[in-house]
Amino acid sequence: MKTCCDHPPHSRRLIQTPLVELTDQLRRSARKITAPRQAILEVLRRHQHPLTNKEIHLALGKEECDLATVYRNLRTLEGMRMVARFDFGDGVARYELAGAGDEGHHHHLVCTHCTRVVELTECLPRQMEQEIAERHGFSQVTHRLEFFGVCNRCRGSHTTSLVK
Amino acid sequence: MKTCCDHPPHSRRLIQTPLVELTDQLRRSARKITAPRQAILEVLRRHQHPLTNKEIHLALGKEECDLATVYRNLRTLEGMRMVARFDFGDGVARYELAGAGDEGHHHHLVCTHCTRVVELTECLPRQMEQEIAERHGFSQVTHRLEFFGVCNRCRGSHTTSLVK
DNA sequence: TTGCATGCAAATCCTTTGCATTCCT
DNA sequence: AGGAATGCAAAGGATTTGCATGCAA
Repeated sequence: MKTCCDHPPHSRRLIQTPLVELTDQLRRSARKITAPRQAILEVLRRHQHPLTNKEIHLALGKEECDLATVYRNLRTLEGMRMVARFDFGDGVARYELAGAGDEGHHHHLVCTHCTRVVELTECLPRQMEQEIAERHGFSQVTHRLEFFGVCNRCRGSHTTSLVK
Repeated sequence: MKTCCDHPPHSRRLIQTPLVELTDQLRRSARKITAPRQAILEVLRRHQHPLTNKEIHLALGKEECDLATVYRNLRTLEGMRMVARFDFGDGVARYELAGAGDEGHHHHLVCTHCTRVVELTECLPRQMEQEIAERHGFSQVTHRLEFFGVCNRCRGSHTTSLVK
């Protein structure tokens, strides 16, 4: 996977939750507000795009903490629903700050050539998930949906870096 | 991930392509028809459910070949579009025999507790993908969509084995 | 003070690869 | 024969974990 180059303007509005609000969530969950945690949340706030653990670790700069700490914290934050994990099929987890409740729920359109990511506002028809859940007797049904294709800049290129 | 227990009846009709037809596809692609390949295709034909490399390897039984060979072949078959890869978010690739053309395209409903998998016939509204592609100037757009929930048998249990 | 978090290093797990050998075509 | 496929072992890369130490509450 290449390094992230330039990011396109987002199609969905940014949720620029203030850092204090984020740390408050930690406090309410009886989690300690440590330097690595604040730094990681800052990074996620700055780049509202799916980032890998390694990318987050790199972006920490002089606030650097151990990579294992990044992994541990993203797991924790995921458990708290403060971040959402995305899977682009290349075997690497990516995270984004999650909006409160369902508000943050969204999907992506990923260029399989340059890995450019577009955030989408579209989602499944509301009743589809519910119908599927009922028909098969499942509860607490959610879904993961991502789109893959070739962006206009990459049209003509023939190699693929994502989804090997 | 637990071992696969009992599988529910499929919601979509099985594509029981005869083995000869599958090996013919290999022949047409100038691929050699080896014992491991036939055995792997046989396994996939028998279990039309997403299987991991390891599960396939196990299911080979006395037709056993090296695990690396399983990996290599599934990659090859994926490239030929003879199998489809699915990703349930637990960091392990799963494969299924693919129907010809788009005919095999489908999604899953996965129980996050027991990993039971239901094959779905539902798919995205046809025009949604096209609209998204056009709006963002992407071509060759495809999607990955999977549903996750808790099946009726597992209601009441509170541990989760999938999507840690 | 007290246990949650962190750093560091080692361990796991999935997947890929190098190389000599085997075997389809 | 000749190149593709396989077996075996080792390497890679992502992620997790054990343990002693540090630090927020």
